[in-house]
Amino acid sequence: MARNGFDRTTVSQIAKAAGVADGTIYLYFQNKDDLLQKTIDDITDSFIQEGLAILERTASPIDRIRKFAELHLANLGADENLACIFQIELRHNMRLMREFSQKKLRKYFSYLESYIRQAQEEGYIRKSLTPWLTAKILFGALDEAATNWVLSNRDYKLEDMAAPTLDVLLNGMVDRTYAAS
Amino acid sequence: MARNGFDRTTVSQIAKAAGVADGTIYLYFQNKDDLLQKTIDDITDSFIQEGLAILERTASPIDRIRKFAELHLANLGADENLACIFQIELRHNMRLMREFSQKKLRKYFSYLESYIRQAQEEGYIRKSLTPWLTAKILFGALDEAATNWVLSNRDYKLEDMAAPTLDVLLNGMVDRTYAAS
Amino acid sequence: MARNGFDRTTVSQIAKAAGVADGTIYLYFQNKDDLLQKTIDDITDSFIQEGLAILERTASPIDRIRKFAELHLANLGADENLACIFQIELRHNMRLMREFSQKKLRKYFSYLESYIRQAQEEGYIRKSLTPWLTAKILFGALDEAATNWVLSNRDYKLEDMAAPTLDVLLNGMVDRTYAAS
Amino acid sequence: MARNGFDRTTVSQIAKAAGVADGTIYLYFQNKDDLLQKTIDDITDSFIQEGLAILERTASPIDRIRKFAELHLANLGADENLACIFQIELRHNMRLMREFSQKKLRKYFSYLESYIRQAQEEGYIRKSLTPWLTAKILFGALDEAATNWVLSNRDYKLEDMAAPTLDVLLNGMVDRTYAAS
DNA sequence: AATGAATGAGTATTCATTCAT
DNA sequence: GATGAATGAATACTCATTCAT
Repeated sequence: MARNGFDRTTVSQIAKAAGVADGTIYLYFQNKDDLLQKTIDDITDSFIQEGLAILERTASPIDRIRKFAELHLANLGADENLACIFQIELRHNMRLMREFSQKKLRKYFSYLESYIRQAQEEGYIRKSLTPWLTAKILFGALDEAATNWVLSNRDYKLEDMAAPTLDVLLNGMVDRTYAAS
Repeated sequence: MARNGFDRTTVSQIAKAAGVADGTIYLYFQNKDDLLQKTIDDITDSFIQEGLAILERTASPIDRIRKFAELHLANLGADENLACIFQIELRHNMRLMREFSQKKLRKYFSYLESYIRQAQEEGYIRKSLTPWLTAKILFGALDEAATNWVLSNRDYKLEDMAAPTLDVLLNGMVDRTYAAS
Repeated sequence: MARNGFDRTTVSQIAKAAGVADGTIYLYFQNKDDLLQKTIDDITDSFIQEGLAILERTASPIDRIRKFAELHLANLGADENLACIFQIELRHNMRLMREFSQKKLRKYFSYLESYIRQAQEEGYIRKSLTPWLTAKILFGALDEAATNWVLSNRDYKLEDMAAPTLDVLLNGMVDRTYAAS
Repeated sequence: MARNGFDRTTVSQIAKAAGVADGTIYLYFQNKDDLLQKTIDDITDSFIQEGLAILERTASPIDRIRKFAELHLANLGADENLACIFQIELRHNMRLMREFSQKKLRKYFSYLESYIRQAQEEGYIRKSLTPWLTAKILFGALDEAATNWVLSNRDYKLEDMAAPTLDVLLNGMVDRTYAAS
């Protein structure tokens, strides 16, 4: 389905893939859009749940941020169809995207934001940065990495992009050696 | 059109908005998809052209990067419909996105990449960073800012996001005062 | 439908005439052309089947030829809409006509040809005649009679044309009395 | 044009083939149908005119009938596109066909009918035959030959079908040797 | 609960025709 | 007379959704 896009996939195809009749879909979902939304919501929930379990065992705030990035890319990189839905389909349906942004994504997001805040409090991260904005920027960089991967021929592991991305974001682009001199 | 999405906009609506008959559309575009593609291409071309004129007058590589980010956000922020097309519609049509990525976007992108490389050569930016990857990250951060703006109620100026975004990316998130101690 | 021609009849009209919704048509036929083709094929099949049952009970080869002609004209003459489809619509769609000629019509035709051959073997018909060509000529004469009827105001029975047509074809136009003298 | 059928040929294509602009067509023809009708009429007129010149020089009524058949098939066989229009296109448009049948074709036809009548008067052809009906039958046989040729791969000369067709029609199918015994 | 046949609203595209130049 | 850009009516086909079984 992800291959052709949600719009270009018929309810019949989804039903057949699920091994049920067309009408059965409507016993569990209000309509086609609801099917996409609930599916995305479910997956996101399990991502968050599984992610939290791991992140809670990570002590250092900086490591949590690193781990968050790795998990995010690993989850998406594990299933290209899924990645396609999240990176491409989700943002097409603006209504869906808005709702998702305001519910699940916000929750997902708030964890990243809190890690940044904690890292600030513990002195690892500059206090001049707005946690929310910084989280957005980090998220955007990861998002771009994921979208690039989906649009590419996927001959590399998506999660391998986590480390270099965090290097730039944590340490910045500026050359301090030069700047110091 | 941007409000409802390209798919949900009929050719008749577009024709009426353009003040021509339905059939006239097909004198200038092969089909509905071609209409979207050519429109996006044209706009991107003019963005690049206008952008280059300004960037060429900017001496410092770091300033060029700053200016690039500002121009990118200013262009998109100037017309919310346009921003919607670029941030939402474009990436829905995967074929279109791929083509766009491989033609116009690559060109647009290569400028940013070259500015980073120049900044590296002149010592402003760490030589350990891959210009291509760094450009991707910067672009991703800007992209996220733009998408957020489109999905928001747009009660702030998009280009105002350029400065704080560049602060994080250029200087990094890490607190050096603390790190130094 | 036959009145206005197949092309000038919309699928909606056909659906309404059949008492079903437009989309229902496409559950049973691939497209509009397929509808015409399958309809023609079905009718031809039943013509052949019913015809054979009668012809098998006819002993004399000459009588079989007569009966064949009568049945052909009687079938077409029984339903002017049907006749219209066969005489007019069928031969418009060249692809359809070719396919029909090479499948159903060939079968239909081969029976007539075999009757002529049998009649030759039993001495009723001149051995110098090519069965295939003679069948074509007979068929052409019947075809013209049918087409004429369709284009006329149909104030006579089409099958009444069978006898005089066969008189000319079997006995020839030449006046033997005169020729003999 | 004959290849794809008249309906599937656009006025633009016809205009281009004629080396004029689309609109120019409408200076000489009322509409697309009128174009087909006038073209067919013109060609038929020249056929009749040229045919008459030849037939008038043919003394024997039987030979005239033979010549008529030869000319008919030779004319159609000379240009497969033309044959296609006459055998396929013409009878699709029922209105056109009716008009043609009642004007040009009737005239064309009346000549054949008159030759048969003359042949009857001079004793060559059985007086029991209706000239009109006999002409129809002869015409039908020729028509079938032409249609077959159009639908075939045309690897034989159409006019070669004239002689065997006339043999059947003039002398009949019945074996007189046998019948006499 | 499950089915899947039937529905019918919705739309991109074509092309004969017009008419200002 | 000639042009050809612009027109807009007309239609096959799809597919989300329903509901009788």
